[in-house]
Amino acid sequence: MPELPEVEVVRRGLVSWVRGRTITGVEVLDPRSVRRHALGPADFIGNLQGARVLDVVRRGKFLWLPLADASAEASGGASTAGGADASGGAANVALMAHLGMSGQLLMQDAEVPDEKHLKIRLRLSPAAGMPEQLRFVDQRIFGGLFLTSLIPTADGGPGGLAETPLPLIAEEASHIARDPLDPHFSFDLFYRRLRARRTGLKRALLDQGLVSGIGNIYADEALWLAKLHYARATDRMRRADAERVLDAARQVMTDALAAGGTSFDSLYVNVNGSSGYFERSLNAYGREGQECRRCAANGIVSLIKREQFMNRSAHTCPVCQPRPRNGRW
DNA sequence: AACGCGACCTGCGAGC
DNA sequence: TGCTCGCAGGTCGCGT
Repeated sequence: MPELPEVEVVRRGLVSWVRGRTITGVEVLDPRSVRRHALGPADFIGNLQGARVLDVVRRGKFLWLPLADASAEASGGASTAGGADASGGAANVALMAHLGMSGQLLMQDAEVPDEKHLKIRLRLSPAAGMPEQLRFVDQRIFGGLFLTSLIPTADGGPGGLAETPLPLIAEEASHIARDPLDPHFSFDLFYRRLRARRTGLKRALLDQGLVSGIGNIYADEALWLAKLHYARATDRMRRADAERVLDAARQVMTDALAAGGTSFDSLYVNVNGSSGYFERSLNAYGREGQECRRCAANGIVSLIKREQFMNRSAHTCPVCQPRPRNGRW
């Protein structure tokens, strides 16, 4: 399932294929994949036709393509609904993508048969040696595409990771905090806001408004690496502990990114949910009943425990991530 | 206001 | 064999 590293792999792959190209055709094969576009599939299609892709930007697990209205540029800046502004092609609208649980963005040649779960097809202006189509494939339909405005960021910094960062952010991603791999991520701000919460540490890590990009897998992995229990009280967290778990999150995501980045040269924008990283490097997630590797290295036998948590699961080592007593440490 | 849970989805594996 | 059920999880919206 795509978390931050997988989405970043997609961003890097996608940018070389789509930047500067114009969207010449749009097919919505399943309207549920554009349900977050409030004005419906017809509006989605109409506003995307003729738009030129300026960049591919990511914050947390949100990915968006700032667009210029190619027809407006050609006709000297005439604005159309939802299109470019009067300055002629400057981006104020973006195509937003969220991969949800199972979404994929694939570059495909026209003759490649439709994928079983193909939901949306974008045709792009011809470019030498590049596939014609950008396809959104999604089995479980938690993800989707929609159009959103670009607005100024709250802190004046760039909206997200991009080739040419803009001080604008997709409106639908503006409630999302910066992610730990963002050069403008502020630990001080994170720590202050963490302490202001009265909740458990894992809940906080999964809250995209506090820090983005961390999902259930990386939360468990980061907590294991930092030797912290998921129920640790956030309002009493010591700075050093908060730093340790943030560093751990950065570490596991950087490792996963390195592992997932090996297939950039593939025609596909790789969003294979289980990048090789998962099979090899997980220490907690999905390892219920197996030995904690860190404890084993110290000659201690301790089995990873899985508990119900937030309608999902939390994996911990009962020895090196002991549960706090009364939330106090 | 902040927190927390259910709904949204489909495929798969376990159990009967 | 074929059915049902539970589980997986990111995000939004609503109830508390």
